[in-house]
Amino acid sequence: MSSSAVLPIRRRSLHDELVDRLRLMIVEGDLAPGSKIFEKELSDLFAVSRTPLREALKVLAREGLIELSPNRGATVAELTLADLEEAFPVMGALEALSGELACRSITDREVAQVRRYHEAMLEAYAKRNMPNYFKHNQAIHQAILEAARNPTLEQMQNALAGRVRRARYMANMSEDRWAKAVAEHESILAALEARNGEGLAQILKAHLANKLETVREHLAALQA
Amino acid sequence: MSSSAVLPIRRRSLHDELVDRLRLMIVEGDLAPGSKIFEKELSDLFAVSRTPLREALKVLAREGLIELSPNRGATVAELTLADLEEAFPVMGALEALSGELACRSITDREVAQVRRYHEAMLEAYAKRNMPNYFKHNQAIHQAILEAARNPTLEQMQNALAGRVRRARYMANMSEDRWAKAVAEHESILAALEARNGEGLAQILKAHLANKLETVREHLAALQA
DNA sequence: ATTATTAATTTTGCATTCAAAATGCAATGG
DNA sequence: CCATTGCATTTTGAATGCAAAATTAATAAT
Repeated sequence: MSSSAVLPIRRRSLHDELVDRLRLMIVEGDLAPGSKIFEKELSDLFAVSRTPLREALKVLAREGLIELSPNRGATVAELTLADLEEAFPVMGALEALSGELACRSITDREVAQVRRYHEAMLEAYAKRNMPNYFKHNQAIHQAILEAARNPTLEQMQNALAGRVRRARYMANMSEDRWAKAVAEHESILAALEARNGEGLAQILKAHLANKLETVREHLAALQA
Repeated sequence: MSSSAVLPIRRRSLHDELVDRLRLMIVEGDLAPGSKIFEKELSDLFAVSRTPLREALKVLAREGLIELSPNRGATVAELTLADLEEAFPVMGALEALSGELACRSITDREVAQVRRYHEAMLEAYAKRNMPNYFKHNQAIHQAILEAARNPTLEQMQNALAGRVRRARYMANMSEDRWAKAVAEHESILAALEARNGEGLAQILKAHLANKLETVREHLAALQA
């Protein structure tokens, strides 16, 4: 008997599965901001009834990814600059806290893993491979979050992550913003390796503020 | 025509109403931690069908107030010390941010209102009137939160507030903890009136950390 | 032609129903 | 007597059904 065969069978309710799938569709732009969601359309698409779909919509509404208005249904939330100006500072505060907590409890092994993500990210940067860059970037932030050993914090940050991540699909980084972000990541790694919680918190907060600036610049460029 | 008469008619879905009512029941301890929730029992109690009730349960599960396990139903989340040790730092980070942001945009009129809440709170303290003390205390924190002008932050903080508030119903303050909390509130008001964002953030973060200490002390006393 | 009004259709909100899974209990065997 | 198995009951998960509200289309009036 192989050991993996005795792992508990993972069973998910339809509603849970739908929450994840719909979130992905929204974050990746498959469901356009502002577009109306017809329950029947989606329940047909996923081949489920409206009941679990509606349960999922309630949850996504609380996450701010969709908006519900009584008797009039759901629309995919718009992602205005104003929304991002709200979300980024909150994300900054949460990331700062996870950095601070992570420095207290992260293991050497975990730090080493972060370093590997970091180097993979640098490689992607050298090749200007944006998707891979984002992938490793996200792995770093996720690793720090997990090292904070605070599931509540994790949950809150993940709830916001959707909104923040959507911005990536609307805003490309300029060359020098990108360079700056990479430089910031050098300090992030340094602070983490030095277990400098206060410092890491500060850097992460600033990092998020700069991300917001990137989005602002991009949107301004679109206007012009 | 009174101005309040023209306010938009608040139409709420059953599910929304249920979320609020159930949250209140949980926060105030009407639904005991760890107790199983039978859908039929509750839907009968509120005289609604299971459908909107189930929608509400999904939402409350995301807020961490109840736990769902597939095919096995919902239980009211336990409120262990470990849970509070997670929640309080997160709340601290969010409160710190709201303090920081509030100092940027709060009006003189709003500060004056906070001062009135503060004085009402002092009066309740003088009379050792705990319920009134909490009421005004909460009004202060809510006012600061609103002054931050960040609905996203408000939403996040309110999602956590349930968990934190539940602690109040399990932990009474010792006389000197109470005195200390009041003293901290003096600095909160001072920092707010001086529009010292950095300072207010720091005080609020410490304030939440001390609240956690109060809970710890209380639980330790119960053990002994 | 454009707006107002009314009827038809669609869509939502909720209740009901049905199947699948879990729980409790009695019977059986060790 | 206790543990295990099989069965009845309860409870959950999801589909279906139905009424109310909203939207769209069609008609009438200015």
